Amino acid sequence: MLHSICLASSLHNNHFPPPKLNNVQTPTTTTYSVKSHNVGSGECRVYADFTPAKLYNVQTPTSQNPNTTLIYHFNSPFELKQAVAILIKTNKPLTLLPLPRVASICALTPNFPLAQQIFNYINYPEIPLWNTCLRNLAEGNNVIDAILLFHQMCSYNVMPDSFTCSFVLKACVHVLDIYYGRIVHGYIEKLGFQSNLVLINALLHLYGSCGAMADALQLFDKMPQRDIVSWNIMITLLAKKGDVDGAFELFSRMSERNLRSWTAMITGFVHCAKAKEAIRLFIEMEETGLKANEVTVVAVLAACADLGSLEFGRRIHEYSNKSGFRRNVHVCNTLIDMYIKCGCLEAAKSVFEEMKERTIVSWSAMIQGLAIHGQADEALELFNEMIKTGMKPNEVTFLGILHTCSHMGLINKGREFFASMSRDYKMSPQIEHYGCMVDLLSRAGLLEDAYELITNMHIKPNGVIWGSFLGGCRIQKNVEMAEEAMRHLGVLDPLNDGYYIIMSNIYAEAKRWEDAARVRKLMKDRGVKKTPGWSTITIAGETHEFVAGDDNHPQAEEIFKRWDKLLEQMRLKGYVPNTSVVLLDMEENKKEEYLYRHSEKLALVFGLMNTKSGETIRIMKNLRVCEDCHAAFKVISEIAKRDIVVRDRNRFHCFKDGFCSCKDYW
DNA sequence: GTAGGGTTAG
Repeated sequence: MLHSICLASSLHNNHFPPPKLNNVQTPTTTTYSVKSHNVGSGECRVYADFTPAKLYNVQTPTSQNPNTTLIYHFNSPFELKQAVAILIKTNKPLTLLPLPRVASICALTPNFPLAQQIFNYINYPEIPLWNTCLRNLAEGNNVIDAILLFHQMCSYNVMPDSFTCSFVLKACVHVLDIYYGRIVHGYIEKLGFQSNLVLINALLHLYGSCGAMADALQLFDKMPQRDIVSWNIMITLLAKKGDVDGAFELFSRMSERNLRSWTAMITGFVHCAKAKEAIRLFIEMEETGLKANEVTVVAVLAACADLGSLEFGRRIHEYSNKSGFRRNVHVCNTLIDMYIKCGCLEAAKSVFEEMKERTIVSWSAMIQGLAIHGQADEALELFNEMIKTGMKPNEVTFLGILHTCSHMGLINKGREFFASMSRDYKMSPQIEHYGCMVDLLSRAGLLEDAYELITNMHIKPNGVIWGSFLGGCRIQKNVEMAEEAMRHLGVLDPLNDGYYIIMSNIYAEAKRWEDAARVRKLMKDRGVKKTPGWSTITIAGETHEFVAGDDNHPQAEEIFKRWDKLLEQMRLKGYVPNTSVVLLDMEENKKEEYLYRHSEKLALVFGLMNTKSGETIRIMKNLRVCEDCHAAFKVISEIAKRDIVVRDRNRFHCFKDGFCSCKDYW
């Protein structure tokens, strides 16, 4: 696509050397159309308040000094246009313009054809001039123009130098253009720059980023010498591709590492969902005496967020403040995310409040955070506040706001935001936005509407869409609609255990045991294994993991005893076990026992036994919390006078005085 | 006159 644009745009004007100015007809009106058979066209209009005297000061050519110079410093493409127009009007050559200045201004203009045209008046630009222009284009928002300019250079047979190659490669990385990257690679070989590590490293970066990992690896392998940057690039590329083992192997083989090497590897672990390894590596890095910078801090905080490890996150926060990173936007945004994912909404809020400058990421993270903590009103308020500051929402912001609506069952608001996205902000909804809407509608009981939305989507629905719909069917106890969803899921995501479990659950709740068993058999036949549920609780820096029915824990017996005592008190408060969540067909009392050994209950009792009275208990779970545990936790929060914060796969539940922050809608 | 690598919200 890009190549055809480049070629098409460059065809209209590729004469080199460019024509001399005196070939150009100069009209006498105030609008100067620069038009000739070989120059291309453009319009230079002189505005009334710009007089030649104001704009430039041209020394009169004398016999001692035959070359005139323009000493006016224009600062924008607009002013450059004025200068050009005046030069044309006064019949002076455009070569009077200070060339480096023209190059950088040209690079700023979004109207590149005109820039090119001005550029073309300059006879035989020296290579640094091309390069400066390329650099400015590559660094600004005109990356495609940089590549276009390079294309033009090639068509003029201007020989690039190593700087040219470097700038073009940078532009290529920006737009993931491997085509021109390979052309530059050709020049690098032809011009003998193979030992220029800056260039070869840039090529590694480009190939890897464009998904040509084989090329990157081949190039890396045959490099006669590599520097630390080469290794760091390869580590980043491999980890981004998901090959965290390959990345770590390279990291281990490095004879010398700098802070960026460590940061790249820590980030790589986080990217590959290995947060524990990331933190371990960070500690190892600290032991070598290296001091983390902002980027490292961001990586480690992301790991804390994944693990929900508040203690370590707080420690990093302190370190970050001590190191003077308080005002770094990336750090603050990641802190917000970390505190949210560790269940400390208040701490997230205070980081947000203290920020002097906020980006769309800060706002979106905070809105999403309020949503998953069930604070819909505040999330919507924050959205409005954001709009008032003039910040424009993006796709992620809308995802957060739609999440808010779906978590709280705000049907009309959700519909309004969904419509507003495309109507007011000209954003076309992504599959994730549809996912939120399907979730919102189906959970609110509007299965027909959800179904209609799915069938009218402009994108092909994926497993997540039908999965949301299936989830809604379970809440609505609609077996037929669920079966329809399963028909799609059987094709779209046949190996995902969650869907079989939900379907089996739906049958079980309808007491259709044979059907439930049939689904479980189907699951088995297809080799799909149920993800075991686990819950963790961290006490004094140590994380304890529980799985359902766990009797291997050293304190198992005590936990069971304590539970039995607690159960008596719970029954007095009206707790009745909800055995319908057990999808197996077994005797009622067996079901109860099964229910009482859910991992989050074990973790909670363990927490009650091992923390001081009044202390908040924080539990993390890999699946969604079940209805019975939810009811039980409400009662326990009242009996034990404890705040209990549970992070499940989708959101937080904060139990306090017999109530949950989700208001029982989740 | 001009070059390189690691970062945030879903």
